[in-house]
Amino acid sequence: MKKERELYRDFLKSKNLKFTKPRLIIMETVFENHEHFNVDNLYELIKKKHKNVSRATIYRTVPLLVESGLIKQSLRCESKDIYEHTYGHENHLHFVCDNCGKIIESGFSDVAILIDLLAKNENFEIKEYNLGASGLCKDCQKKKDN
Amino acid sequence: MKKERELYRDFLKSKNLKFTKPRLIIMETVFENHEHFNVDNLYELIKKKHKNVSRATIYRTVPLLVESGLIKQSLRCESKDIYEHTYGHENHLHFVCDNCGKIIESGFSDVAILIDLLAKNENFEIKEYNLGASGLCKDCQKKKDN
DNA sequence: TAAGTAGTTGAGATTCATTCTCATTAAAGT
DNA sequence: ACTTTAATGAGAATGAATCTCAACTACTTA
Repeated sequence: MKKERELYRDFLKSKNLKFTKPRLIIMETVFENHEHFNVDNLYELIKKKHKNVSRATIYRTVPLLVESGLIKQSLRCESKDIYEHTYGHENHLHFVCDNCGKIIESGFSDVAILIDLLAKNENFEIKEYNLGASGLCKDCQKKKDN
Repeated sequence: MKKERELYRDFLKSKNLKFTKPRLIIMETVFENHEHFNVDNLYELIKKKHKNVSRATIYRTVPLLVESGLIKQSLRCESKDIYEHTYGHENHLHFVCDNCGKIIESGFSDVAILIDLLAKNENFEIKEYNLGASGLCKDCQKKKDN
């Protein structure tokens, strides 16, 4: 968290942006709490801590966190953008259950090698992988079998 | 196209849905024209053909085409859902250029094998792959180099 | 550490994709 | 044709994300 905070501050400075209280609160809440989140989650979490930050500010700050490389936009659920930590987290892919919405993460070192090859063929320079599949998780397969 | 039409009609029948003129026009336009499209594109294309179908009906029909397996939702661009044909098209992955928005397709037979393995480990039953990466296409790399 | 300056915030208005409502219309079976 | 039941069009409604602008605050310099 200390590391994240420093990276964030450096990033802001490099862009001539200010290290403000709302920006700090948002960043701390993002890293205190969980893996996947959306702006709504975040807003509620911050409110619970009796800190007040407006939704607008969260919407303005999340893209900064993305640009700084600390988080990334990973999926969309219920028509909302979902974000996740990237700093200190291995690349992984998502299996998303169509039935219950569960998100299962799985490593993908070998997959990345193959994708890199394909990208090379196209002279495409990858910034970010976006890998996953949708279907049915273990539990929901059982439910559907009835 | 004949095949698509039949599959579509069978699908509708199996669901006790009617094979109506708007549904036919939408389906034909989808398959006459292009790979990736959004509801707006589709609406404009249909209007150009002097056929009239309301946006609401397109929004209602696209999910039917998805459910029937003829198309799938593949990406989001400019805050809009993007769809693509699936019937008669190999699985592929998308390289999306962050700079110019170009979508490059590339086959992924080997990647799929790996992903299938990972899914098996999690007892996850894959319905649809969702594979790609974002970054810079060949042309935009050059532009940025200046 | 006071003052200046330039970016930031909150609140609410706004936008825009998508969904919903409901009166009217059209398929499909008999 | 007749009847039933779903589908359509038009516009209203929803809701996530963005924008506006007056009030505020972080950083810089003296």
